[in-house]
Amino acid sequence: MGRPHQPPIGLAVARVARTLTRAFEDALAAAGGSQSAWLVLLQLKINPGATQRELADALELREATMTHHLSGMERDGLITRRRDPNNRRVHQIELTDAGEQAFHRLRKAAGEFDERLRTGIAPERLAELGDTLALLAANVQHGANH
Amino acid sequence: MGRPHQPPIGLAVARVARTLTRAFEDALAAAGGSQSAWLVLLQLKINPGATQRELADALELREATMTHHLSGMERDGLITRRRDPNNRRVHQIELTDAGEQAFHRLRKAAGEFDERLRTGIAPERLAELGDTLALLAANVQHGANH
DNA sequence: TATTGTTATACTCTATAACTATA
DNA sequence: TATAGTTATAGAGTATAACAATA
Repeated sequence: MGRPHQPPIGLAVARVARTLTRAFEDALAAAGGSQSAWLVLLQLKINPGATQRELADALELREATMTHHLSGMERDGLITRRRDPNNRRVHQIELTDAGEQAFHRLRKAAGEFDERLRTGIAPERLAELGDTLALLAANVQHGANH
Repeated sequence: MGRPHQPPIGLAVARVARTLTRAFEDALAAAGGSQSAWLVLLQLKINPGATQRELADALELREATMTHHLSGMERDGLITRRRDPNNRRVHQIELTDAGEQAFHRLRKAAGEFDERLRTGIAPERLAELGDTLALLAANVQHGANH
């Protein structure tokens, strides 16, 4: 004890992340959306045929949590769900026109947000940030209590 | 459009932060606490005479939210609240013995967590991470919608 | 009137457990 | 039995609005 210590790095990451997340949520709300809707829509674009379980895994959520979000988005008219005729346990998820429009609006808002975020920071520095964050994540996952 | 774009930096920060936050919450839970309790206890140690408003500001929360957390901690026997005789609107918050013990347990857990996080990452790199995160936070705060 | 804090209420995100339908 | 998803329920965290007490 008594060693001189740098300030907790986890605290710094968490604090900045909170600031960023809130601002991002505001930006998406201004575009008529939310972070959860944006992440789900993006994931559906990346992996159009995904099952709900796959979506949940991609977003690191439980299936029940995914159901919750998708039900909300269905209620809001962004997506439709219908049974896969080949395997009726599976739901096929599709974007409605409103969902497509929302996706484009949110993509624009997310892009502008990121643009704002990067302002005045050298690209190499941002690249190194990404690498360092990956190292932190790896350190956490190694030591994880299973 | 069509410009080659680096992956969204906000997404990367948010994703890693979520991983970190969850692991940190687990670590604190294993020490019999929670992140909110830890942050409040730490803040009380840093600024012992703080009013609830000051605590709320320091943690970027609303007063009502602070009341909520403090009531929980009082219920759990970590703190006591009593009126300041000089200004009876203000509550003086003090750690109980159990609160002191919790603080030390959580400080230890938090320290070990941070140790794990830093493993294998050069100190200069971590320092630069902190700086870059500060730049990101500044960029967000400038552009904030007031 | 302004300040400090509480209460009542509600919303979002997340989770677990028990369930249905399907394979 | 195993898989895909839903429903019911709950808890944590946060917020706003209305309020009480105090200055």
